[in-house]
Amino acid sequence: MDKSDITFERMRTFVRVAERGNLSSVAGELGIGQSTVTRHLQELEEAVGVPLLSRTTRRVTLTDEGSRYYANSIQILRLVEQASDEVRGALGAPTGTVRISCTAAFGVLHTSRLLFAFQERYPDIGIDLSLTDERVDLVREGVDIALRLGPLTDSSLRLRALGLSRRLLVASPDYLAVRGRPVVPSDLSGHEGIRMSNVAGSETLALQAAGGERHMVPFAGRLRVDHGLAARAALVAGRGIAPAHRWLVDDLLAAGQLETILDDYSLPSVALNMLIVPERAGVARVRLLLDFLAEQIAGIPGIEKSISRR
Amino acid sequence: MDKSDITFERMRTFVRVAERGNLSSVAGELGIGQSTVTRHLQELEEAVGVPLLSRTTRRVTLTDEGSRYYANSIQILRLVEQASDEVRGALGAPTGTVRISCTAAFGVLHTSRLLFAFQERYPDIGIDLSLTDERVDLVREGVDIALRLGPLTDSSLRLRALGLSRRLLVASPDYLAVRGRPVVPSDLSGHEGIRMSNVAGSETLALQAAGGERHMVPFAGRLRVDHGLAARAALVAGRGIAPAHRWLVDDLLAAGQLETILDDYSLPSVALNMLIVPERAGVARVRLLLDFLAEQIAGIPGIEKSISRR
DNA sequence: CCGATTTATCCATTATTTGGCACAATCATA
DNA sequence: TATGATTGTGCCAAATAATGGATAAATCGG
Repeated sequence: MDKSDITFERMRTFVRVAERGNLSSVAGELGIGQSTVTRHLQELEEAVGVPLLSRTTRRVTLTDEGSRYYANSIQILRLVEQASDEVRGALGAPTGTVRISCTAAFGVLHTSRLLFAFQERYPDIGIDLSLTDERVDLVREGVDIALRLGPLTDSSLRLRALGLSRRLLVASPDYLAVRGRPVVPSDLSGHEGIRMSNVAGSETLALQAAGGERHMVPFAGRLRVDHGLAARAALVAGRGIAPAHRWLVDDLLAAGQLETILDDYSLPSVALNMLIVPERAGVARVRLLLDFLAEQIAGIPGIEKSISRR
Repeated sequence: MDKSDITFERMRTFVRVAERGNLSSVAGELGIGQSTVTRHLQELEEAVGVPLLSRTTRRVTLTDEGSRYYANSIQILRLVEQASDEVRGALGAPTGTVRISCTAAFGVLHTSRLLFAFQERYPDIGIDLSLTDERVDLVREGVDIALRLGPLTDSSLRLRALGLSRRLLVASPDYLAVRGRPVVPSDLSGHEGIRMSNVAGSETLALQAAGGERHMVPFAGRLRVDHGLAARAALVAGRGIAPAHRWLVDDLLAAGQLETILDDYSLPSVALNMLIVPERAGVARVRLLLDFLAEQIAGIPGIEKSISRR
């Protein structure tokens, strides 16, 4: 291979340097000489034809071109790994890294904890967790598994139903003390609703009585947030009433910081699903985590078995 | 780098071998020894952990895993190239390969010819032409430029309007001799229409009289094809009447093999657009071809300037 | 303005890669 | 069926490239 040619190895060191902003520490990390790191970068830059890093003795930063090249390099290196994964399938030992995307609030409250437990059991499997409520293109982002609440629009992805997430109307005791406790659905109209801006149709609540009658009640309020944990904080702070997933507030209910209201009525549950890129479903470590999560999540309070056709 | 590590070079030789099905010719092509090719393949297979090629002395074929790995390798190598392109921008000399996707019939009749002329002028620029009427994901397929007719659904792509493609009602003289020549739109109802199965709304023709009145006439027939050239062949064979892009039949009209009918009425024109992946628009060779095509296509009979806001 | 820290350069050493050649396997043809 | 041409593989000495420690140069904070 030519002295100035693009190589995975050079690319890899470039990526590490870009991430750490420091050559010598990368040398240590990769177990190579520090002069080698310098040369790798020089050779890569020569091959690309553009300076990628602006280096001073104190700091190494990406140039504009460098940061674009970095983004592409990341993707390329991931693809290289995934290409091997795909043909290796379940043959290989369960090592490597699983990338998982999860809705933010659920991830903070539950998935992260489960992942720690998973790593306890399988220390050799790396985990790369990305918490966001945005719909991501799994393939493009290199994500193996995604946990999503609600209806799914994605096609071409394998799906595993984890169950239905029970929702409850909750508020803090202080709030209820001040504003009164609703006893019939229509009482809600005078109350302060905390709504989610990224959930469609949050202006109306569909309450179902124990008998079966449906009550559609308007749901208004001055606070609207786009993050479940913000809603949680608002609830604790007594800012209003919210329809909350039970997993979001279960600990607060147990601790008495929140109370459920209108217990005789129920809110529609929301499906909790796991999305898997079909090509990645065969990889040993992915399957392992898949099964682990499915099993563990079923045990979270408020997640009910759905009538699923598996 | 470890002896058994995945390398661009090994990957590249693997790809070439997979494509040619032969080690020694690849050795010649890449200017390396045959034994080197053998070793590269062995090392790659060892690194991946799966046999990729089944080799006999007479033939080298991809295993199942190999062909999947091949597809990924192609993509990776393309991304590596594109990563450099992106940061190099227009700085680099116009070399390399441009990938272009084009609707099938237009590609056969016009684009290919234009591309030959382009290569005449820029011999160092390689061209990779893919003819299909399916909508392709430009980014995923690594396509730089796409030529498409009709309305566009794609977002996030830069667009360059090339003009409006004039359409005409045509049929062969024999057909018209046997079945009669329509003189008013309603005459079409008794005729045999050749329709395109991949064009929506091909069951109705919207004819506009010179005066301005619109005539919606049903358009039926026993033959439906999914390829413009098949329609063209059917027209020549006297199988019926079709609304054809002028560029599809211009030569046949000039040669007298087809005739236009209902000349006092016009069919809605269809927009002809060039789609460009924004990240690729800065690359020297892509811009060169972009401008060349835009200029040349404007000269094709039946392509009229649209009222474009550029 | 100095000192500590970090990157670049140089060069002898080490490791790896290379390709020619002989050999083995395969297929076409007589 | 025998034979020859073609093709992939294994082996080895030679060539090539990669490596890292020591040194020099540069930078920034105080």
